[in-house]
Amino acid sequence: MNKTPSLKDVAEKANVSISTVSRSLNYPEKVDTKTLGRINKVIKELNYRPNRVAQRLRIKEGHRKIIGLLIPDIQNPFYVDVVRGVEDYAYSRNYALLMCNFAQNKEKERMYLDIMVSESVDGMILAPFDKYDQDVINLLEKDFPIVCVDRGLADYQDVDIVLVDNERGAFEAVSYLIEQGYERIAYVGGLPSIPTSQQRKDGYVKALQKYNMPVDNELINFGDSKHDSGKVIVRELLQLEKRPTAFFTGNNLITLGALETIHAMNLVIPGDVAIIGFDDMPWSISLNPPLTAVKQPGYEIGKRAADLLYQKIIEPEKPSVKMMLNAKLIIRDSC
Amino acid sequence: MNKTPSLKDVAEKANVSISTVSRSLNYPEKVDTKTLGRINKVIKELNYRPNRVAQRLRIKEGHRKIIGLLIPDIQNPFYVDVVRGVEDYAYSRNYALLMCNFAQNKEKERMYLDIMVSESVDGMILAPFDKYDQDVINLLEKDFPIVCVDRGLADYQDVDIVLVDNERGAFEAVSYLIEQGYERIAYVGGLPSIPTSQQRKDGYVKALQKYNMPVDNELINFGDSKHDSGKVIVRELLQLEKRPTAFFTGNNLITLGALETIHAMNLVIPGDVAIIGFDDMPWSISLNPPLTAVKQPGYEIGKRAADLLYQKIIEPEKPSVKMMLNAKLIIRDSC
DNA sequence: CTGAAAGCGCTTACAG
DNA sequence: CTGAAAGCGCTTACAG
Repeated sequence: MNKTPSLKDVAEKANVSISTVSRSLNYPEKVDTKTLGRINKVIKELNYRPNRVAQRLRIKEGHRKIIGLLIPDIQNPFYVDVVRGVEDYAYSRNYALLMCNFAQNKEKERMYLDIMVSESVDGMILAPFDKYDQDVINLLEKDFPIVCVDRGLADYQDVDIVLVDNERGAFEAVSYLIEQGYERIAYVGGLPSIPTSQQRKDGYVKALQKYNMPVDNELINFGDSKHDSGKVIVRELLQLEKRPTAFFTGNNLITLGALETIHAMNLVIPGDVAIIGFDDMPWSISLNPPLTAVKQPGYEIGKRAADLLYQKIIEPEKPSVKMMLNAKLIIRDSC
Repeated sequence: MNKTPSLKDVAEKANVSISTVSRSLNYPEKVDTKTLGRINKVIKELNYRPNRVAQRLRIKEGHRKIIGLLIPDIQNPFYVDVVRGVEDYAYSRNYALLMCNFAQNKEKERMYLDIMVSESVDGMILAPFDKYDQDVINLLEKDFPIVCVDRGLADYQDVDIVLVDNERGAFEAVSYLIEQGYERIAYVGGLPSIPTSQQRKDGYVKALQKYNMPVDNELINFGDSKHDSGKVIVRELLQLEKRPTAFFTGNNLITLGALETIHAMNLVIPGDVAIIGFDDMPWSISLNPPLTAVKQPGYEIGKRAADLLYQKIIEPEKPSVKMMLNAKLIIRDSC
């Protein structure tokens, strides 16, 4: 491969020292106009681009203009929205973005966390593996700039965080089901170790309690936050003697798995069984039937989180802030 | 922020030179067992991790164990599958992955291409912006290791590439529609500058020709590969005097947009109008009705591309290979 | 088996 | 306004 030109190449061709070339890039006002012109011409000719690796090694933390993003499941459209929010913000501020998908795998999360640190990012945005995520806490304790999204940490409060009011969103969804007259409502949640799975369950329980309805543990289920577990759990529930008449599904992929099972069993929605999904999808309206869902502001979460991280980077002593965004019930035809 | 320990810190604490510490990491067999033990203990105590930035600056190309991935639209589930294939391969070979979404934006693509190069990746996998993508060709001409996926380059053949047989996939889909008795079949493609949009059109045309059916230019449309353009174009087509009785939609997001319009107009699928989508989605089966679709092997494409890149990196003189994978028609209930 | 030294491509005080 | 020099954290010939 041809070698990319370096500062030295530019300096030689422009007959100045590398210091001056570097200055012309970083502090052009400190360089003589004529010299500057000559240097810029050479830069253009050679198509010189600074080597970011060398820059990063030299520049001190907080000025490297690169941040990391660690997401738990790139197959979940919710996180794709978050990614887009972070991307747009980073792009607007001229930050590079190092993005990794740890696929809700602790090993991978640890590896990527190490990589981010050793790539010397200025900070990172992530959804912790679970609420005890010790690897994230360790970083936080070293004052590494981190913003959490979607999920909080149980015993560590001094962290910037952007959450959705999951409990309230769930409460509204289940209340709506109850008001429609459904009585046996099942909750199908994601991994029990993930805070959002619990919060959505809490909202579910509170809604039942508010309407003085029994809380039946048989109807409260947790899976692994993926498509397949939605399929399997819903099938089991539908084989129960007293089967549920409505489902409240705890994430996008579970919802899709649930729909697959319901359709495979030739049940009609909402005639035979109703469903509300936590989290809306761009194609919810094209599902059979159009899905009633709780919509999380994923893009907004990404933008806000990126902004918080930016603030934290430029002002490390800034007190941490918690932000809670609302989810919104979108009524369509699935109940 | 607390400083992360460096080689020097380990060396001092273990009472050896930094050379020896470095060697203990890279060539442990060249280090005395006792010394090695001492060093490893200190490494553990300090939780030392090599600084990847410094490593990359020093190590020569092809040995840096980091590759780049540039995707055109992270909202399209097809590319998410490709991402997963690349990720899994990279993880298995212990490569880090620098991933960027250029959102089919030429400016962003150029910026990320620059970043990848200046981040000194060993090579990259990308779907070119269009078939004339000069920025990619420039890199290729400098022998930068690149593998193209999904889209080829018109005038530059010496490149590794993993494609899907789009023409054949489209041909089969449209033939199937014709065999079902549909006569006015519309094609709704993505951006006309993208090779796949054209290839899918070619397959569409060939199928019509094979069955001696007229090719009506009014029925051949291109949009911008996004959800909205599917919505808009299908609406226009359905307002035609002689409206189409079937749609062949040229990508995932267009399909979803088309469904949205069809449902909004209260038309029944396949009674009033039929549809086949190019590219299947995990939730196609849960759509209304379950969608007949041409399935591309996205995950497989990602894996193969990563493997080709790996080969190219370890053996730069390797002749380039083109790979063509088949798409598969999955028949459900939308026609 | 081990260490001193050079160097990867930059940035930035410092001196002039 | 400009250049020589130090140094970021590593790796790797080279000498011993």
